[in-house]
Amino acid sequence: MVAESLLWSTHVRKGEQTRQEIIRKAAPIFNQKGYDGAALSDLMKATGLEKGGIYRHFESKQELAGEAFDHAWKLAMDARFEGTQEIPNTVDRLKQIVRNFRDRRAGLIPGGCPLLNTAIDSDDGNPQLRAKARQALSSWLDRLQAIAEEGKRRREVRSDVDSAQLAMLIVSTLEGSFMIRRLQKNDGPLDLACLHLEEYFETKVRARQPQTREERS
Amino acid sequence: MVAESLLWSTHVRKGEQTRQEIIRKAAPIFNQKGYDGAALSDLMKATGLEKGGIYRHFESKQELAGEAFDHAWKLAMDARFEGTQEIPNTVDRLKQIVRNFRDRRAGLIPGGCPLLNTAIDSDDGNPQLRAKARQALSSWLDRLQAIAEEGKRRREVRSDVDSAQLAMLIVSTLEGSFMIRRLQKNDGPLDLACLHLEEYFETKVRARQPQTREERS
DNA sequence: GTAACTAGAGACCAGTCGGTCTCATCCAAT
DNA sequence: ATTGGATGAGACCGACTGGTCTCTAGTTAC
Repeated sequence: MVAESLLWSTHVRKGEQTRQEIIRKAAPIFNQKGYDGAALSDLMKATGLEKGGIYRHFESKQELAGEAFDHAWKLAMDARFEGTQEIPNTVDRLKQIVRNFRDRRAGLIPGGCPLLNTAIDSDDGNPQLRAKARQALSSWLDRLQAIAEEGKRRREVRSDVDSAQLAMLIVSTLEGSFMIRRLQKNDGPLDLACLHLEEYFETKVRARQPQTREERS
Repeated sequence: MVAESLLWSTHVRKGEQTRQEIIRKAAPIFNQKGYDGAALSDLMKATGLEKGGIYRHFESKQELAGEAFDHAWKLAMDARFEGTQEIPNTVDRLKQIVRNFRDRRAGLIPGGCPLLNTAIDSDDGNPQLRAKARQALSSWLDRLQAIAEEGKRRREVRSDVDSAQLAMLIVSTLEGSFMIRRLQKNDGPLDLACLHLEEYFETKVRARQPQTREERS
């Protein structure tokens, strides 16, 4: 924790460090228990601070929950796109993202996908959190869609594929199976969804290669 | 409400009617706000009863929530399988179930799919509700799987289809898109998921007819 | 070293939570 | 018509909620 601050060269307010640490410690609580379920007493226990210590850094529980969500979502997105930028073929890149979703769950905030949790949790009331969830979904869809678009430009993805729809299909399939995985405590559904998506990519998304000349199956 | 009791011929305890009405009125509250979010004061307002009037019929809030979930789930299942039993071809039956999921949302308990809500809501603690959600998921999967099995026996479904996996794929695709639909307040994702599943049924599930002799594509 | 300021502890608050209990009333069988 | 049990109102309870405020202790700049 000190190591970080060294990068920032001089003069990081002590309070800012504390603030970040509160966010880090609070994120799993919110993700596991939901906004209402995460009591201030839980956050106090997790952070080791008293109420006053927390409220010095945040106007309200809502503000803290918002920051915690952002933090959790950033980690999730990083894990899902980790090591995909350098994959040249766009379809392979999409496949790797799907695999990351399945495999790279270490280091994530405990409690499952923050988007799924927050979407359901903020369904009634809590418009701030809801807005954050919507924005998170959009950003995820946008990144996937951009890859698909790039693939179409590069002729790696069939021209009849709708990028926005493809992105939506990926996200909803993954999130749905993730929900069931959590209910069943069993990785089967998620594996299945991944296989299904991969098969879909190969049969309906990937363009038959307009190869130089050799090897047409 | 009186009409029901007439069917039961004589002697339905008045209290039992009240109990059922409490469940009916409470179900949307729990489904929309979640277990913790549904305060007793909300339930009192919805039912028009005071606290004592409610607690006479239920041991605890948990018991009431359980009954409310069962009620909501029964309505959801009825709607999803409505008018499908009489469809002769099993693949067509599955397609209709998917369409029902998309279209027959009138008459359902407000607040979205009870399974989705309860699965997330009961993720931390609340083992009773969680057990109910798991059981609901199982029963749904079982019904779908049974249809697929029947299809295989009748040679309407390809022999290489795994019924359990097919059921899982249907449920996770639908639930995932349902979650996103709720976040975006937009039916696009759900329509897309349905189209995707229908296409999947036709290309990977439905057996090419071993027709009498004519018409092989 | 000291002054100015930041950080945190923790008492305190009003409001709400789920739940209990008593007692009046209503209904149904006789 | 009466009586005994079923029903529901609502006062009451302790625990806990998110949030405020004051006051001490620690940090930082000079």
